[in-house]
Amino acid sequence: MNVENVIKTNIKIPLHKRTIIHLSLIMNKIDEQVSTCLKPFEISIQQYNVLSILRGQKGNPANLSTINERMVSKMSNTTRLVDKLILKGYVNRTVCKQNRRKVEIRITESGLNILKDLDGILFETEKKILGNFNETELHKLNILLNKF
Amino acid sequence: MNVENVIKTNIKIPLHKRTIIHLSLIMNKIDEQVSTCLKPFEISIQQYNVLSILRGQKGNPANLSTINERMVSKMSNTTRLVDKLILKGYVNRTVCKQNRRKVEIRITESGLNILKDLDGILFETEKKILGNFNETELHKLNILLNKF
DNA sequence: AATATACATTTGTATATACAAATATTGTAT
DNA sequence: ATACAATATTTGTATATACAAATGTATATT
Repeated sequence: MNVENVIKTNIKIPLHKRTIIHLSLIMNKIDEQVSTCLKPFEISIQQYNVLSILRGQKGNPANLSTINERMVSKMSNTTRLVDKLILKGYVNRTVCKQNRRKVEIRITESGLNILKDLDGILFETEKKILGNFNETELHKLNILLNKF
Repeated sequence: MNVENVIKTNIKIPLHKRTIIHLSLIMNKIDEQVSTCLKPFEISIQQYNVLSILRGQKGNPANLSTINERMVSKMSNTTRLVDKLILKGYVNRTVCKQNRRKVEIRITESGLNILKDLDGILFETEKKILGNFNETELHKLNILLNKF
């Protein structure tokens, strides 16, 4: 992908700015590909992220603040995100008995099932997104990204 | 930045998925920093992008579809984005005489002025965002990013 | 010229997100 | 025990975005 071609400019962009635009373009492309593969399941990237976090709890419930702090994109309305997952039957929510301010959110069987379906599809999508990278290049990229 | 620490997991993430999460976390961080520095000017990243595109026209007007195809994040409502810039007096819009379906959008003096103010501030922000990279690393990063 | 098709933009509407204020519960200090 | 602050979540509201349908204009076909 060539930055100048994508945004159709022949102006010379300074390297710092160019790098940031580059990252932005790549991220848009990635988001689009991931969304497209989630679309048939009528689930958003954020919802998928919440389900994954809950699966990672291995049976233990998570409360809202825990989910929020583990999310890749922290969004200021995890309540409503969870609402939607409840409507779909993928999670359930109960008040925490030890501390009634808190809430306990668990993934359901149905939630685990859809995640299982998504695992393979997302694996393929991720592989495709990074299709031009070999193992060494991926490692190099990750090392560079650590510098941020 | 360490992916596992940020999303607070001790589960081993496959390299492909990890790279994508990594990029996502970095992009969120960048967006936040850029938004913060634009905030005092009450201008969004997208609005800044449109103004930059118009400045790049060097006096020539741009129509909506041109702006849309040059935007870093193509969003499906450039009309309303331009509406907001008109309200702020940074651009103006006239009907194209040669083809009355089209619209001619130009940046105003006031728009050029705010861009001038933003140039320096954004330059510094971009420098800060990439503060841990030297020239060589930046080039390496850009070459790797080209692979997407 | 009348009709259909393509094009450029706008508008309507549903959903998503950001941010602040409100609510409910718990912990702490007096 | 009462009052006050801290915590966790929910709700309200404004703005942003995505997507489809509508509008107005130009071009092509018959």
